[in-house]
Amino acid sequence: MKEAWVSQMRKGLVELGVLSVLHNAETYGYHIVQTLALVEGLAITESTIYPVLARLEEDACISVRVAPSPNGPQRRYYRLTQVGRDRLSAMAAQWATVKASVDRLLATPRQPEAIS
Amino acid sequence: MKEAWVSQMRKGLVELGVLSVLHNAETYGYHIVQTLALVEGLAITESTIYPVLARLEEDACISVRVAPSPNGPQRRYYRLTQVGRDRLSAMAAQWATVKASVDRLLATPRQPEAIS
DNA sequence: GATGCTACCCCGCATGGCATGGTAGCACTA
DNA sequence: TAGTGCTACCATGCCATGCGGGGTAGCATC
Repeated sequence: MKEAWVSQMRKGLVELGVLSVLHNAETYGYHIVQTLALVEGLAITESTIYPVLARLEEDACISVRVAPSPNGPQRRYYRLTQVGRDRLSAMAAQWATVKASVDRLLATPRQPEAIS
Repeated sequence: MKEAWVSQMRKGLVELGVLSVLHNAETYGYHIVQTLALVEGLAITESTIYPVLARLEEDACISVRVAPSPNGPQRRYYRLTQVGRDRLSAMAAQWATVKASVDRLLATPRQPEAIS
């Protein structure tokens, strides 16, 4: 398996990714997995997506619509609510802040050694 | 308290931040807290830093040197080992990948609605 | 001797990613 | 018509991590 910190680094970003995907289009869990599988560093499994969607629905960030699938069980299509759009905005802002900070830290040149 | 997802988004990035600070200069836990307190979105408490340092030391990413403080108990100065530098490089690379992916996702324009 | 900063640490909780395993619908084919 | 395989959903349980709360001890100042 991959190193554990890879997963840890992703925490929170998965939710941001899912909200972002749902912002772009209404879709369902299984399809989100396939979509994010193509996004390097954000690939997730079904074990991850369904709890995320359940949480987001519980928080009223997304609403659901059930529709039949031509290839299998019914699909649960999700779309962002206003709460979800607000959450996405907030997370995107936080993301921008953290991103800038981390990048600044990584770019900081080595300091001269302190004495003792 | 702040929303929980703010902490979640930080998971893993704290370790990257600490490694980055230690890459810049040898220093001790309490000082890292003060340093990161000035970095927007990466502020952590002592409850966070000491477990992180203990983990990094256990993983041989950092080595420790004890030295007296003029203002209080002994300080434990940490510096990166080669393992730590490798870890920092790996995490920085992963960070760059994830960052690019998230930014690309956030920039993706809204797709036309699928039918049914 | 009380307050306050410095500097370290432990315990316990909540959160969230993820492995594992399960169910069920549909299509194809041997 | 049984088997295989993809689709699509879900529950359970583990583990790592951030962090609140609390503790100890050194030193300085008033």
